[in-house]
Amino acid sequence: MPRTATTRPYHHGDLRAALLENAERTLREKGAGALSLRELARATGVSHAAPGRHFKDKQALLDALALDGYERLDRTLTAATATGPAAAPGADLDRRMTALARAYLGFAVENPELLELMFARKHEPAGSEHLAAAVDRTLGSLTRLFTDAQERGEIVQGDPERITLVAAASLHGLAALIASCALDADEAMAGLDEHVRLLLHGLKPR
Amino acid sequence: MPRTATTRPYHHGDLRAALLENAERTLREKGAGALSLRELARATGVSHAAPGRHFKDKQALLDALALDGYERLDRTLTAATATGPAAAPGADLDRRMTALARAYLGFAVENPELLELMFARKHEPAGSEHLAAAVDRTLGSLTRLFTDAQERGEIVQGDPERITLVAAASLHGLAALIASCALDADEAMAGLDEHVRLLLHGLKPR
DNA sequence: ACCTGAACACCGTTCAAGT
DNA sequence: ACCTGAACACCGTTCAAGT
Repeated sequence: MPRTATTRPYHHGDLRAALLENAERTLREKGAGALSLRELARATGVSHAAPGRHFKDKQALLDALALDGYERLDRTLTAATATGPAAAPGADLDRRMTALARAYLGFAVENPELLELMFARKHEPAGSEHLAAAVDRTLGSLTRLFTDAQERGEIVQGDPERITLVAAASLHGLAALIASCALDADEAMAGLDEHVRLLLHGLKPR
Repeated sequence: MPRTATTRPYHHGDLRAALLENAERTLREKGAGALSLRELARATGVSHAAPGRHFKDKQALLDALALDGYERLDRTLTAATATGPAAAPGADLDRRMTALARAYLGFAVENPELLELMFARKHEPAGSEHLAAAVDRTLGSLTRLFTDAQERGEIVQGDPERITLVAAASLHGLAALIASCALDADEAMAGLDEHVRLLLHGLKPR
């Protein structure tokens, strides 16, 4: 929660957090293109140079935003597989995969701009180790699901990384299409169960 | 100001084409973030206001760039299914799908920035009808492939749009992961045959 | 018709100076 | 330690004026 402006000489209580919070709102409401440090400083009631104290440059702010996004996504995915019917001992792969897909797509629908930002990282060596680690952690939920399933014989043999990639690419593709408005969000959510079924059972007739 | 000796008062032969060409090079070499109209005008040897005569604003230039990208991608995909072994009368679905996937991923690997631009369109009503049409045309190759296959009984029954979406999302997901450097391009290309196989045959054992 | 040059309102980043 | 205010070098966009 934000701190009340009790004693404030000219500085904020926790300017860094306040900047991130406002940046996230701007990102959500007006998109990444409308996010400027000066406007952000203005909205936070601080001089335009103040953000520079907390973020080396604009990219550092975007990185922090993305990192926060990964943490939220990670929590969402973990919760989806750890609670509800998908976590029941007898839950089959279809059910668990669907729960995971629903959670991921839900995040994509509710945070399209953030998701875009999270995946907009190029191979810039600048302090993006944290981000790379966050990506791996997020993929971890999916990897775990499939290695477990493989051990139970519920899934085809072969490199688990490749199998995970097929599922991840499929879900990420849906998310990307939604984020770029090439695919209607509601439509995608409505057809998600069938999508997962096709993914698991294949496009060829059995 | 240096002036060439040819007949060139102050205007270019075909400034619009020259701007697009230089913009495409900048996009490819330095990324979309480094693309500015003023710098582009400088590189093209023209005043910073000149681009405004040919493109309403920066977005219009980006739209033209994206449209050109769709046209090139469309030609690539059409060629992939219309020529080579994939076009043979006896070619099975696996082979044709692989050819299409290879063509799409190849385009993504060679034009990552352009592809990103092509899919960065939000739902802006401004003259993006051409772009929307281009997207549909591009998806057309995939749709045709699957409706044909469905008629031959090579593919599962059901809404062809949904089946196409599963394949499209999977390929687009791979492309997006490559473009954002979350996935190594060579690795993805090397595993593409297996990827298509898994997609067609399913992740569950038969 | 096509382009220029100046102007305007913005940027991100830096840095001496303030408190 | 944390922030300000001015400064610098950029932007995109517009428009009267030039050719």
